[in-house]
Amino acid sequence: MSNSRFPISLHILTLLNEAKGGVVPSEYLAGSININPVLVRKEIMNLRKHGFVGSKEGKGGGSFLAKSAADINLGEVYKSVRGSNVLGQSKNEPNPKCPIGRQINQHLDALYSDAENALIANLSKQTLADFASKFE
Amino acid sequence: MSNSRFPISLHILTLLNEAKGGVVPSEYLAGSININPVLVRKEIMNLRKHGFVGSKEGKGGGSFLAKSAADINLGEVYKSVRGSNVLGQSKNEPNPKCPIGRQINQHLDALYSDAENALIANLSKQTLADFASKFE
DNA sequence: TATAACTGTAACAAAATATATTACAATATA
DNA sequence: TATATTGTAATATATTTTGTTACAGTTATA
Repeated sequence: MSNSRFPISLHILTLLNEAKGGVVPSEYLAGSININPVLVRKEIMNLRKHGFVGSKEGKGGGSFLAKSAADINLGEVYKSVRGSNVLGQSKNEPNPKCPIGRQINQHLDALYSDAENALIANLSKQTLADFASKFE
Repeated sequence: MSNSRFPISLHILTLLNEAKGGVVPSEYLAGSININPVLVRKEIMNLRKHGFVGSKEGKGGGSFLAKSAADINLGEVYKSVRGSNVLGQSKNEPNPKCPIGRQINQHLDALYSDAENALIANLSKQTLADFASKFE
């Protein structure tokens, strides 16, 4: 996964939650996160695809939370942005002539998915509302 | 963290375990993993620093497991190679003038360390001996 | 209906990171 | 002494991430 998609998405969601359903332009979001607005819009596309946010084109447009913050759990957000596994890719090709190399990727994959499930379970204990409530 | 340090380290440890205390040169390890021997040696330096392996210079040299496979748990291995957090860095600088931006990194850090602990706890349920026993 | 403020999206550029390569001194073995 | 190996630095290459520019399409509103 791109190394900062999760924090960016969570930052966006927190800002949208703060806006209480109001429509927020990507320029503003980008200003708070301090990244390029195009990246924000790309991230929003993904959040929209997963039903977390909606957006409105044209003047006065922007994006907004599409469901209640209490109904968005952080595990789901994580899953929506996760590309590869947390522990590293298995895309390298170990030597098939080596008895260990030949089998390791399958064992690594099993290990990864189990560990990642534990991570997701932990994140899922918290909703966006919980997270946002920590801000003063 | 470099995206593949964990799988590389685990691959090395598995091979050394297979060698049953014998000394294995980095060239051989690199051949099984299918990466450059210099990378293997760097990874071994780290494993050695953490007491998992030992190495021997000179002709007939190489590396070997420094403790019993049953005494190496995968959570420790993960911790030894982990650079940044699993969920992404907090190294970007959100806008300090934004009330959300100003506080988000501290909340993200708390979230990360909690989630990462869950991941480590999961990995720690398994030792190198357990992992290696899955190979036929 | 013209203008302005947006999104959506592509194409490209730049920066950062990861990986590979080369080289060689130091060390140990036979 | 010749050989195999580690340790390590320096550098190159590849890959990934992030940023930038550009612009067509959409909507609000003066």
